[in-house]
Amino acid sequence: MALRHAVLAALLDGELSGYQLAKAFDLGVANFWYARPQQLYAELARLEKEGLIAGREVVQETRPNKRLFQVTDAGLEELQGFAAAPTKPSFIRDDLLVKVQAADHVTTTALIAQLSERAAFAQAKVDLFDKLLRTMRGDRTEEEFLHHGSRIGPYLTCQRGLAFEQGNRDWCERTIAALRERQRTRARP
Amino acid sequence: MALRHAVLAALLDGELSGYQLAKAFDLGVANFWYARPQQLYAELARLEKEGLIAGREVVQETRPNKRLFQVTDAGLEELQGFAAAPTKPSFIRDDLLVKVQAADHVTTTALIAQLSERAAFAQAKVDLFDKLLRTMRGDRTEEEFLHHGSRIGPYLTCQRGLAFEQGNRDWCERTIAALRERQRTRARP
DNA sequence: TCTACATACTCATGATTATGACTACTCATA
DNA sequence: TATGAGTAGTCATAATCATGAGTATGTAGA
Repeated sequence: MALRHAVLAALLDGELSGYQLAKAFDLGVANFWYARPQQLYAELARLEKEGLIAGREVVQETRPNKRLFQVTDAGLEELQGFAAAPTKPSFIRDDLLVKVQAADHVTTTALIAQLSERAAFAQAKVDLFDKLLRTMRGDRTEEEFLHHGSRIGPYLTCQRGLAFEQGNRDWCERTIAALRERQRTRARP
Repeated sequence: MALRHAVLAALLDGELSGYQLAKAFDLGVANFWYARPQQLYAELARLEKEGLIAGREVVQETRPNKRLFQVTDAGLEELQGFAAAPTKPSFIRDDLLVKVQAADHVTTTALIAQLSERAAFAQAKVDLFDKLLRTMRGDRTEEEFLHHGSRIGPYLTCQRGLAFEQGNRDWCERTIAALRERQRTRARP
């Protein structure tokens, strides 16, 4: 049950509606977790019933009303407990890696296409995260921000996301190069 | 349904028993996927029933008999189809990131302990992957191996695993430093 | 000799995630 | 004046993953 904690952590930055939260989690902009809108609405309902978050209705005229949620004291305690409990290790789980693992027994042309698609996707996220980091630290240097800024949590997780996507991009590119080279040299034996 | 393809991809390197496969997947040595033994036995049974793998009994004297599995032609076709189909993007999903996201609202001492545990774990995997890569390429250089070696799939995925764990380790260390620094300067205001 | 650990699995059940389909209103654009 | 896209959600169900417990044998170390 880590989604609930991811939601709590996301709400620490201020009140959000289910829809806003869903967008962040769905696009993966929330670079520390990923979830579908339906999961989030369900989780928000559960969290509210348990008193870990509190919602308030905001009436809107031009568009549907929405509910903004914020973390309660009980919610903070829950997060505290979660943070203190031992963390289980996380593993990669990626379809693309499975495909590359099988690269020697499978058509590589389609695989290369998918790798370059992934590389482009990763690059887009690199750009996004880079922008986000700059926005968060404003005109301060990174060191200054990390020492004196309030709310460095999102900054730190964003750094991990950045490095992860850089790693993705670089690996995709090097893998493409390796597969292409073999295609070339093995085309006419 | 990607576990089935991960199993097929793992069996490309040669016949394996459920137990051997389970060890690889459970320890996460299979750095392109992760699964528990029970999942694997269930998946192996399903794959065999569908004719994608074939098992043969090996009688042993000093220990329980085992069944070795290998991919059939139908299994290869299945893998081929999987590799050609579009890949959905993969996202990070890590409890530790959730905790760091909440770092500003939560006790950092326990968090730092977990970060250094994770850093050590990541370092151990870095060492392991490094060793695996050297074993795979033997006395050839990386370039030579990637050009002329048979079975480069496992090598490529292992490279991704290595970079991922290096990233983990580095991020953990820098995050620890940042949190420690704040603890120090904020201890006595 | 007792204990723990390694090999080699199976069964059952619960928790979590993923997916598709639906409602309802507004705004911009072709 | 359709058409599509954005806001703001809900419902139901299928697929997948995780967990605990249990079976049976052999080998090495305290």
